[in-house]
Amino acid sequence: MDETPLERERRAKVARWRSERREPYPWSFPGRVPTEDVRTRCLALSAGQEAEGDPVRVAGRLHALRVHGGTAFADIDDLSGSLQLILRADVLGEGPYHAWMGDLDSGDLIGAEGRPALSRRGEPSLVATRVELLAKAISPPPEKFHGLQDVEERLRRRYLDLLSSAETRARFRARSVLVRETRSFLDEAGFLEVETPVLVPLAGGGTAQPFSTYSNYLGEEVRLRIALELALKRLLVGGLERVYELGKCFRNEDLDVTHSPEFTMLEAYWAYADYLDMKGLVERLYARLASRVGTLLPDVPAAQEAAQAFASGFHTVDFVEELEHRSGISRLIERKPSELREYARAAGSTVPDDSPPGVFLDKLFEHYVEPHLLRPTFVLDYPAVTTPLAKRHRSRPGFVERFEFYYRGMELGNAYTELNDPDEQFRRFEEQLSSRVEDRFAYDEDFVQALRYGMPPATGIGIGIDRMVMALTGTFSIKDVILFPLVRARLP
RNA sequence: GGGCCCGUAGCUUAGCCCGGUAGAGCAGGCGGCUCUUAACCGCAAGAUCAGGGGUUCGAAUCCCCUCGGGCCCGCCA
Repeated sequence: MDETPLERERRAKVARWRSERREPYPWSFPGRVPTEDVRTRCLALSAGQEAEGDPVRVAGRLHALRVHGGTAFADIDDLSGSLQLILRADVLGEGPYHAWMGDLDSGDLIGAEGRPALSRRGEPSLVATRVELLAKAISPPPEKFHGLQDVEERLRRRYLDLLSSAETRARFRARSVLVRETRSFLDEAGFLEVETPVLVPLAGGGTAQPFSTYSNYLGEEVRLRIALELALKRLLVGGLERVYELGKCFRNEDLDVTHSPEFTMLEAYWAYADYLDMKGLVERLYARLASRVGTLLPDVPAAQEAAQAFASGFHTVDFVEELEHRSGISRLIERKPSELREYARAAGSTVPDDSPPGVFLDKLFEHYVEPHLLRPTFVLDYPAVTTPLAKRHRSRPGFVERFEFYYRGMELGNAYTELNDPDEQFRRFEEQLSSRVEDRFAYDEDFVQALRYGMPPATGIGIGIDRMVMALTGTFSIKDVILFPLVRARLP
């Protein structure tokens, strides 16, 4: 690996330390507290005052060093935030102080021991009585003020993005907390978290293109799952009643601002309940997540906006009513497929002429309605032609019991009262198999067999976790909520 | 699949239209400075201008190709 002159300079410092029998990469730094603790203790102090009592130990990455002759101000970052260390020649000793000024570089991981103090200018600080190098940084960090601007570098080398951006750290921390809250919420609601296979002989539950690989043991091709649905419904047949899985699914499709080939899906299935029960569950889940994000990201306006929006509840619209209202097209349900096709063409869609009529309705909805679904909104009761796998509506002929929900024009999830009639399921699989446009549909014969044993009436939902995090953290690209998004390998 | 845009020092960038030996800030080196916080002041150093080819006396700049990336549209879901 090529070294820059800067890196050679830093490596020389490591060599010098070693020659002096000092360790540039020590083993631990016991007794350290988060810098947050120091900031908290500083609240009780007045400017220029130093706290009494035992010294405390903090550790973090050095990101700025301002040297004023015999006093230096060193800013360190840890996960809890940033803290200024005050290093003084008269406290550390002239010799050690000047040695540290020569040895320290931004990016180094250091530890310090000392007393909390407010600087004369009122900055929460730690007056260091002792400094330790915990790991020498050979490569310099990104520029301190602008940070890492290159989008490609941010994605390919996320560690640089994280170490130079407190905002990025806060966003991914928020993601972890939101996922944990989601799990707690479902656990408390009596759902059982399960793990089903990622490697499957047949990638069912949708018509996305799967990734393929090969099992040496089986001597067969296997695929990566595209959805969790069919495995989880089998568990309902098996009597697990309330189950969910939160895990990776894979679709061999394009990556754009709302799609990633590898993404995190939550699916939950709830026996003896229907889609309106699920609607209530979603609303409660999002209210809880909103209250968490409000305190997690106090400095992110879009996150605060999302927190408020979800806290005040969802708005509900009817699929057909809303589409007729927005498009100005009346009596949509009575229209012939050819008419729907013409309307879809007029809206700019280029889907094939022989697509099922539901496809045209979907295109019209995408074009006329989705951009307007800015507030958290449930879209309720879809025409049956748009949705092959939901149960028919109990009181509205030609419709199914289904809702999707949206925020800022982005689809966040999709729920049904699930189809559990095995013969009906078989017919719909057959239809999909015979449809020219869905030639990559995988027929899972054993799933129909499972339904023959009886699946309880149930509701189910799929929620894209990446999009959920985007919505709640006010992020506009899915790549900004995935730590290591898929990128092309760099040729040597 | 179609269109638009970007790639200059470790990082952030100016220069590109209108061709004439690449200019700065941060970081790093040396010197100064005991309350700064994008610290400051002085000195010196650092660049196959993404890669390849072409036009030209001369290319970071104009043209073509390749690589990597971003955005929009379409498709997919």
